Amino acid sequence: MKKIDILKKLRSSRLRPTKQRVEIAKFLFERDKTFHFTVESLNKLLIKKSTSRIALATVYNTVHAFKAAGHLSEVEVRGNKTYFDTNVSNHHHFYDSETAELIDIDANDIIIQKIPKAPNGKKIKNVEVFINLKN
Amino acid sequence: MKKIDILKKLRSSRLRPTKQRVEIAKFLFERDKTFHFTVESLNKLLIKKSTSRIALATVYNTVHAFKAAGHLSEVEVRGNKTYFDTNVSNHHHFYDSETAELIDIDANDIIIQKIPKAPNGKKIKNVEVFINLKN
DNA sequence: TTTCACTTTAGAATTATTATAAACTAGATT
DNA sequence: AATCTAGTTTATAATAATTCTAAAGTGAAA
Ligand SMILES: [Mn+2]
Ligand SMILES: [Mn+2]
Ligand SMILES: [Zn+2]
Ligand SMILES: [Zn+2]
Repeated sequence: MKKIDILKKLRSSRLRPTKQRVEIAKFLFERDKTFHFTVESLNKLLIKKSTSRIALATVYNTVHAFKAAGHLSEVEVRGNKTYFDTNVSNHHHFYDSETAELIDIDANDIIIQKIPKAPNGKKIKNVEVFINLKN
Repeated sequence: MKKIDILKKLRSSRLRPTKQRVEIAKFLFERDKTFHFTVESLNKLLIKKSTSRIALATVYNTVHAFKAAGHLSEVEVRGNKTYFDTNVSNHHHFYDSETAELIDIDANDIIIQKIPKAPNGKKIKNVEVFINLKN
């Protein structure tokens, strides 16, 4: 991914490509593999990586803006912190509680044979499978 | 369920049956259906139900003690609060985000046909399926 | 009964997140 | 290019959930 794509991505979401957003977007999206993170962990990595300091509030703002624009998804993980995911497609996760690490599972790698029907007038929006690992 | 069962349950878990624990245990476990709750929601219900006031810290302490003893499980739900569950068997959930309500799905009502193998030297501890509902 | 480890409690502390409001800036308008 | 302004960043305060602290209370063993 190149800078022009980042700018397109921001502009197409009606997000002004500010210095901070471009830096965070490059950090998040210019990579090949899925990246799972909390705002805290992202903030630490940004401090290490970059010279200019981005306010923590800006990291929160930006991550939420990217999520609202559909560039990030949220993953439920045990614990008090909110996890985000650069993989916004429908997929599942392994979770290694030893390392607190999430690992993607492609949607096609899990096939559910039997599933109960949704209750009274409700429909199924999506199905998330979360596989806890042990040693 | 009767009071004697509650006392047994507490004693067998090496938890002294204090007034507060017995009251909370009766409230949680003397019911037919699964009960899903947060500490905040439980606390509110306890205040309504009972005359004696139990300190919020005690509700936290007690819920954690019950969880450690295996009498409660924790459920991951989107949001910042921790959800607990009186159903400690292996099972799954529907989640209705409109009402913020969890609905149990029996483990036998979901059959997974294909599942990826666990990564490098890890094993699968358990599989949680979370089905989000919409209208 | 006496004793004491366990428990409860009010309040302080901590952690994650959101709100506030003043200073700044991308990009449109002149 | 200079001006303008809505959107953005930032430091800081506020809020919300949870945990910690340490003093007072209590179940139950002896
Ligand atoms: Mn969580
Ligand atoms: Mn949660
Ligand atoms: Zn993922
Ligand atoms: Zn349940």
